[in-house]
Amino acid sequence: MLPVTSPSEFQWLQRGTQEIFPHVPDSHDPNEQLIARLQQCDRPLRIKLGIDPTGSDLHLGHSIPFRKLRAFQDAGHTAVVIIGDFTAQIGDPTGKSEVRRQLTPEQVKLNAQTYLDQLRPILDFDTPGRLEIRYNSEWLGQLDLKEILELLATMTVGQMLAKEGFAERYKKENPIYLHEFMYPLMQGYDSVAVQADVELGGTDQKFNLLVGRDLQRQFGQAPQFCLLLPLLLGFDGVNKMSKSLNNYVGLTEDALTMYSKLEKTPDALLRSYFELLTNTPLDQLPDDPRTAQKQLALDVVGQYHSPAAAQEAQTAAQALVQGNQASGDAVPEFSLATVEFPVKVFYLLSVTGLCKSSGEGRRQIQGGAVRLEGDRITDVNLEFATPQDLDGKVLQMGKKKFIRLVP
RNA sequence: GGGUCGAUGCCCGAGUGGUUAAUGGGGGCGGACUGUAAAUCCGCUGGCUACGCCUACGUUGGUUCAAAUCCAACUCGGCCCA
Repeated sequence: MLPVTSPSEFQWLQRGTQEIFPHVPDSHDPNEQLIARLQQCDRPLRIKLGIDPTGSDLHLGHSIPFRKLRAFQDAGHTAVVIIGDFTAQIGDPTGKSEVRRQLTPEQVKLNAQTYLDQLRPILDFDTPGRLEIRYNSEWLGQLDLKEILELLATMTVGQMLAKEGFAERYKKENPIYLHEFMYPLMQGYDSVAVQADVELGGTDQKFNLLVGRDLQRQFGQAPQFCLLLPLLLGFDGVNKMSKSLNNYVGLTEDALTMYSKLEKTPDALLRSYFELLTNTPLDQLPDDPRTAQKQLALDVVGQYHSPAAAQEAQTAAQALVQGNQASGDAVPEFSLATVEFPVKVFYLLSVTGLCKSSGEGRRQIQGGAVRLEGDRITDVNLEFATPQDLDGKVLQMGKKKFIRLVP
């Protein structure tokens, strides 16, 4: 037997990890203990992480398992990223209270590519042997009805209904379609197809990852380890980060947007954000929450842009907040060339995109949110006769939105 | 296949013939306060360059001076029976 490495060597594995199973802490059997397996393996392990190309934008919540995947890569293992191009057409029912719409193959393909681009800052794409990208249509598209029935025969309706999402929907008398039952089975079959040693996933994926183990056993393979990662809370501090709740930080957002969102991280979330989104040692976090917020924002923005860009974003954010809009090369410009004069201010708010509609513009003026060159506008029907009256002036909506009017 | 109930604004959810974009909550946006936050308080929350005009309560027709509210068919869904 190989000499036992000190557990501290596996801190990268434990950091931000919610649960690993199977996990028999006292065991030295590498099939029951991931650390034992990692110590004793004589080849790079195959670490599976699947992603459904259902939307085109990833956010920091998605980055959590990928960061863990990167840690495995750095430890010398092989990341197997599975693009669920086939499963995306079904839609993962996990955590959904309703059916997802099905995507066309074209949409799926497009989404897959943008996903990979967004993952570039996180994963090691360059070191040979560290990354494998597979599309699950490769094997799922080949299954015939007989094989599908065999897969279906491994699970009971009771087992499926025990799954959180289904149980809820069933209880609420919401529709559950039969094809949705295929989803966990297909994801599990992915593990068989790529011969995964370990699969990563969010805690909401527990059921699906377990199915992988069952199916691997069914197909005569050693069942994979499953490593569950916590779901990142969004910056509202209550719900998990998600696009639909609009509490997310997108991976492709520009440095300034990203920075301004992150520097507002609720105090209660700071520690977990540091743990999950950075490599900062947790015993070295600043005591002052405001300092910590800034450090966090700087670190994360630096990862997805560059440290220099992060620094710039910090300066810009500071200027913006101090109402120092005059310092603005950062202030976007809007040309009045296409606007017909005389023009009312609420209409202007709408065409510049500062407000969603002219009605909203009107309401925002009444609410005291609109300023021109720093002076609050109070007259809803205020209008300007000629472009010269507005030339070069800065129109402001709320605290954060500015636009400079140019000819 | 039969029976039965349901479909309301971003979401949930009142309203069941008659001023009025339609109670309330959530969310969102804005204002005050502040640490750029949280908590709290206040305002707004269909569209239109607007003292007015449109479009809205699953779809399409109908009854009526008048309908989200009544009727019919249709679409989608829940439950029960087969």
